[in-house]
Amino acid sequence: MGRPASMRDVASLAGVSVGTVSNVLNAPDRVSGPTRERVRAAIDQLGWTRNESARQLRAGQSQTIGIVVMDIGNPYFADVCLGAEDTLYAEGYSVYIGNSDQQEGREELLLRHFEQYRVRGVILAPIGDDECARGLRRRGIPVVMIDRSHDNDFCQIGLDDIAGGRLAVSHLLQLGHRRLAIVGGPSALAQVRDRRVGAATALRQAAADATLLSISTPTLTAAPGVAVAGQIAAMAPHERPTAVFACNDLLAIGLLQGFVAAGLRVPEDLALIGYDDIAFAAAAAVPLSSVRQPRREIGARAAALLLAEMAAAADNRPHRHESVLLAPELVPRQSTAPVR
Amino acid sequence: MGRPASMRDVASLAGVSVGTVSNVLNAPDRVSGPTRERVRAAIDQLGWTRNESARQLRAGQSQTIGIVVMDIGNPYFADVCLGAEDTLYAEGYSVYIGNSDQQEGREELLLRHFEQYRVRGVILAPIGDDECARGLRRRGIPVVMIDRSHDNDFCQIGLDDIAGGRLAVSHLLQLGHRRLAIVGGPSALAQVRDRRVGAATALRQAAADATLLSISTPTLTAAPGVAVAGQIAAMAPHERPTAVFACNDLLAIGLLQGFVAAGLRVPEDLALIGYDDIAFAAAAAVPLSSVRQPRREIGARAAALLLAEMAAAADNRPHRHESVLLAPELVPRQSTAPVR
DNA sequence: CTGAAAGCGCTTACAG
DNA sequence: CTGAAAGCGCTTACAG
Repeated sequence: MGRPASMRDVASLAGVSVGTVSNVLNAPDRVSGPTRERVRAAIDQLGWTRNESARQLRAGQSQTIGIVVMDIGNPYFADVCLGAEDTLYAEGYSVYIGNSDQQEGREELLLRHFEQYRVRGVILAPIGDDECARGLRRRGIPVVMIDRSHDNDFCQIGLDDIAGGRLAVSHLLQLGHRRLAIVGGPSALAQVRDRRVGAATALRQAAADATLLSISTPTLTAAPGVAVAGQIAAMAPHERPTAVFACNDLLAIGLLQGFVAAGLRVPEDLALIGYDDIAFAAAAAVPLSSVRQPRREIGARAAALLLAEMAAAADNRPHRHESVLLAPELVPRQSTAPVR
Repeated sequence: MGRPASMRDVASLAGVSVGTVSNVLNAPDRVSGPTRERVRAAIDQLGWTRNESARQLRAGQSQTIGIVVMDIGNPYFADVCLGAEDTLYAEGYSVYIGNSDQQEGREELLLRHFEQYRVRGVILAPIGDDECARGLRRRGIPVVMIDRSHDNDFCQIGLDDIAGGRLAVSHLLQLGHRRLAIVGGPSALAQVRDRRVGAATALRQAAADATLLSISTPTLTAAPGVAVAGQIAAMAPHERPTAVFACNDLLAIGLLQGFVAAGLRVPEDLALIGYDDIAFAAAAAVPLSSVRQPRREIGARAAALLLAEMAAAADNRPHRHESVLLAPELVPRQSTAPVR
């Protein structure tokens, strides 16, 4: 084992100087064919791998991007990372993914590490406040934010949740439903607020005769959905909504469970639509209609924004932060299928 | 912006030498109180962050571990990473996560990058063959494998799938079922083979009068489950199994969907148990019994194995590769609840 | 307790 | 086309 082979080892084995070895790697056409071959053979023989720390130190900058997400176990963020990686690899960057696991301390730690490694830029789906991110940028490292509603101090990318809410409710209205309900919370979440706004807008624009019952839940998870379903099932049939929009799929799945338990059929007695289009929506007991987020594209666009900001910084050009909102997409399935 | 502040900038601002600045960071008690304070103030004022490349280059080694998983979007691997990170952070290491996304080329690329950054060790949930991993180790970087069934050339950690299969089937037998079925595939997957072996063992040991119908599927996903459920539902009631063990939860969820569609009730007409205990198992239309893998612990143990191998290498002690098999755990829910 | 100096493994002008 | 030399930002003995 010992220490790994260095460029000097390669050079002396090939009988050339280290400068020539470096040229074989970085400017191969400055080196004659035979020399090149000898150097390559020496590299293979020693199993030499470039020391990226030394290269970076000398070159003054890295070819690395850091991504910090708040929950890598959420397929949403996993796909966002994949989309970003595709774009960044294609441009010759390495990508480091850090998982803050929804802990502010960890987000800070990761950002600090990234800075110590002199990453060229950072993509951040933040959990904490902006302070660390501002610090990074002040010290010359561009940061692009994901799902950070409204904040024109950073480039950012997210999904248009107002449009998404509108999409879901328009779908229900088009199917002929007039007594609707929207279920979701907490309203501290910008996503929830925006989806509600979109739902209300659709109602106002499309159907003066329709009503929208609003029910709040403490979290966007399955458990409160079950409880709310019980409440809805207990309503008198002629008052009960005929269609329910859940602010995310987990909640919708809880509702589905609750309706089945209460003896209500979906979609015969009640139509149900969720949000996110998680993989499980299609595999639910009744395949769930949903609103899809273009997750990989979010990652790809985040990468593009970062690349643009990095390029501007490199050329010392001024840069204007940009906010991109992507359009959601309706995915109708059996849970809102027209009956008969 | 410009280039980031260097230690020399700090030193001249504080009126000391760079060596003293370094000592403030690495051996603070060799520096007098007032000097220490002056240096710290200068660091804060300049917003200086250590250049990790330079530190590594000089120190000769990094404090970094690389993890490569085959699918970071799978909550299983996300949790494994979290478990490993907890252990590694506690020991003062930074952790880089790479996602090979089930592409061999990407696995290779990530491993190469990690080597260039001179990580101290690697944890790998492999998709491809061993070759890259062997290369890394040959060049002095220890590698621990995850879920790599049987291969004593590496330290490795996984779950005892034979015990898991036994656990699932014993549970069904204890509930009084005598006509069982096991559904899963492809048998190229070691996990599937082992779970089948465990199931057969449980049957042989516990119940001479029980039968086990074996049905193979092309993948461990929901779609083939739906189809198999149709086949099972089509059997004559006195021949049909009364309990089904699906080799993973996605498959079980497909089966559940298929049974409901065919008019069979779970657990009244058929008991059903899956494997993995994904978050969704608890939220399925009928909450699904399953076999739980201690995912975070798998990560933590992988980290521990790696730390041990690294320590041995550092002290030039010999090292024996170790294979750890963790015990799975039964999670009974409604889908196998006794009826009346 | 503090400073001056060597050197980690590379890249990059600059000579020849 | 090739080599000798400087230097990136640190750490680490070694003097004083």
